[in-house]
Amino acid sequence: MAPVTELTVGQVAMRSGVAVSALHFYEARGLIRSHRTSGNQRRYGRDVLRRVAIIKVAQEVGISLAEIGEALASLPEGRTPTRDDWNLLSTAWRDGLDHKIAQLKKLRDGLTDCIGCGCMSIDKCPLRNKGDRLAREGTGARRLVAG
Amino acid sequence: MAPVTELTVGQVAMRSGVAVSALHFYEARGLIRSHRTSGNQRRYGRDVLRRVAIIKVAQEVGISLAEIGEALASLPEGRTPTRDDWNLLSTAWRDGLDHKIAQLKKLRDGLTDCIGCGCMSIDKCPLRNKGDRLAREGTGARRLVAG
DNA sequence: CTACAAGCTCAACTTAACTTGAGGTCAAGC
DNA sequence: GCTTGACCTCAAGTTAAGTTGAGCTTGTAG
Repeated sequence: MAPVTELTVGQVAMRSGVAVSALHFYEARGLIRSHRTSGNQRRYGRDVLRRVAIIKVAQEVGISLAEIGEALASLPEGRTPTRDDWNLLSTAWRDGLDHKIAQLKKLRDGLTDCIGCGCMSIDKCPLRNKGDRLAREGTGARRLVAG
Repeated sequence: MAPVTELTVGQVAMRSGVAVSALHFYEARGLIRSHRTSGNQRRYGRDVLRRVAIIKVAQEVGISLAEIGEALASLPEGRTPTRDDWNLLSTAWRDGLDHKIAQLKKLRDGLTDCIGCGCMSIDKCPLRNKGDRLAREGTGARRLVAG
């Protein structure tokens, strides 16, 4: 085990905490890359751990894989993201997070008001008519809070 | 049109702002009820408007239909939810919202820290090891932030 | 009384993010 | 040298929350 540089899927899975199937999935989605051994098995560079970590953090923050993919696409391929790369991403995502927090607060405050009013008149309820609802466009399933 | 008490699906859809198909769906899920005319068409009592309004608010707050269903199940069937009923629900949901906001803040603050650190050591990153991640249990698809 | 809008049911499709399973290969221990 | 565990691919299943469409019935306005 001289070259510690290369990792198998199983190793990445163990170290990153995501399932092997998820890693396959991320790769199919273009979020991570690998090269193959002569026996067609995946081998990952160490940068994959950083990338997977970023993916997980972003997901917890409510960012979709599609968005994460776009962001990661802007990073240099096959290289461990640098401090600057990460700064760019995290700053952008932090802004999104701030926005989400603000929206949730608005909703919470609306609920607080409603607790007193009993919402006897639905048409006047601030929650029902705030005109600034969470993004819910498009067809099909929609994310719940993230958006 | 003497008895204004009964509403058709179309009317409920128009007044509530949700699609007819969604109303069918909610009914199949047990979130709302209707009785049928001799011609097998749905007729709704006025309480359905209140219920649908509650459903929509709850959804915007990030509560799943399943959870909403449980909450609504605790309300008296076929009656317009009273002020007290609403208070119970909105208070509980507001607490949930507070919790979510707190979690998001934690994440945001974690990100803020990372912006400085560049997350050069993933194992020490506060985001990667906070041991208090958003709920992500079970198999299959998972909600992103709501939980 | 006959269109035509509105309803009804039921099945299939949608998106996101994976998981599960089937069927086959590769590598390392005994 | 063969068995066992890790891999591989590809297809299909899962959940949430509905939407879309087909095929058929109702109800209402002219």
